[in-house]
Amino acid sequence: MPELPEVETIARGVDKRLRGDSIVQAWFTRLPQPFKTPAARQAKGLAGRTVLAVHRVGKHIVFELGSAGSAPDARGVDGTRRTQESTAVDAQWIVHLGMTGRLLLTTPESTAAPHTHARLALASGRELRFVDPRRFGRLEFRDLARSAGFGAPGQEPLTIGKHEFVSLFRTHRLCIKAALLNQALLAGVGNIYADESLFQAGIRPRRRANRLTRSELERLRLALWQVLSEAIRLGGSSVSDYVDADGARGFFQLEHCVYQRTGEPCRRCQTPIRRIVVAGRGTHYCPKCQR
DNA sequence: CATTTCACCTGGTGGC
DNA sequence: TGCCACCAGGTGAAAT
Repeated sequence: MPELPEVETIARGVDKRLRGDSIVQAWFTRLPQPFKTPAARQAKGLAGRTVLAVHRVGKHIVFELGSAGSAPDARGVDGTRRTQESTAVDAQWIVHLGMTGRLLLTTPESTAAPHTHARLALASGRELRFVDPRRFGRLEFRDLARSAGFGAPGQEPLTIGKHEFVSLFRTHRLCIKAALLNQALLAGVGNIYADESLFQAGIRPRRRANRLTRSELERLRLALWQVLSEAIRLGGSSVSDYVDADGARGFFQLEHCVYQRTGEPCRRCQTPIRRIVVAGRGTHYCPKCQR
């Protein structure tokens, strides 16, 4: 289940491998589910465009695209200098992996995995494929001449400041766990890292967001930063033929403290980890460490 | 308007 | 061994 650290890892991998390459042609399945933009429009928009950069916004992977002939910025590898590139960017391809989405980089000859919904033939001779069995993923194409660039509604948990973080939750009565999962508030936090950061901060998932003290919220902000940063660090391992997707490598070996450890002893105090349902999702916490 | 619930999907699991 | 109910969860629409 790709959340912020996984999507960050994948986006970095795609950027490293695809930057400067061009899309010769694109095919899409007829299924309506994975497409926010009609498949035909995506195929037409992608064809002939160059990949200038790829980066993460919330849980989305954003491909910055230029029209044929526009030279990619060959100087920076880190993608931080966006102003130079942005002049050439005239379209975006936005990929959301949902629960089971994967991006695979293969040769055109290799047989397509089941549930392959999109195939992008690249000028380099490779092929980028979008595979998603459960079809919770979403694909969108934006022509920047006609619509605004993609922006997540929520704030980035890795860069949000102390004061902003406090004011985010002050006005919300819902459970803090549900608030963390709300992408309109914070972009990128999913079930795993919500549970893990609440444990790290010593806060029970059912606490009302607007009842948390200033210092508790600051503990939570720092816990989120710690957990997400560490997960990104562990997910940084590279992969040979596919762009890291489902947690089989790196981050999945992250030592979870509570997530899916129901009944197992807390790593800190040995109390059995408890499982409840909050906002319709499995929620794990230590009844002693979290108050 | 804020909050909660549910449908969308398929593969894996555990019970019988 | 096979079958089936059930669970997993990100998101957005529908309900409360």
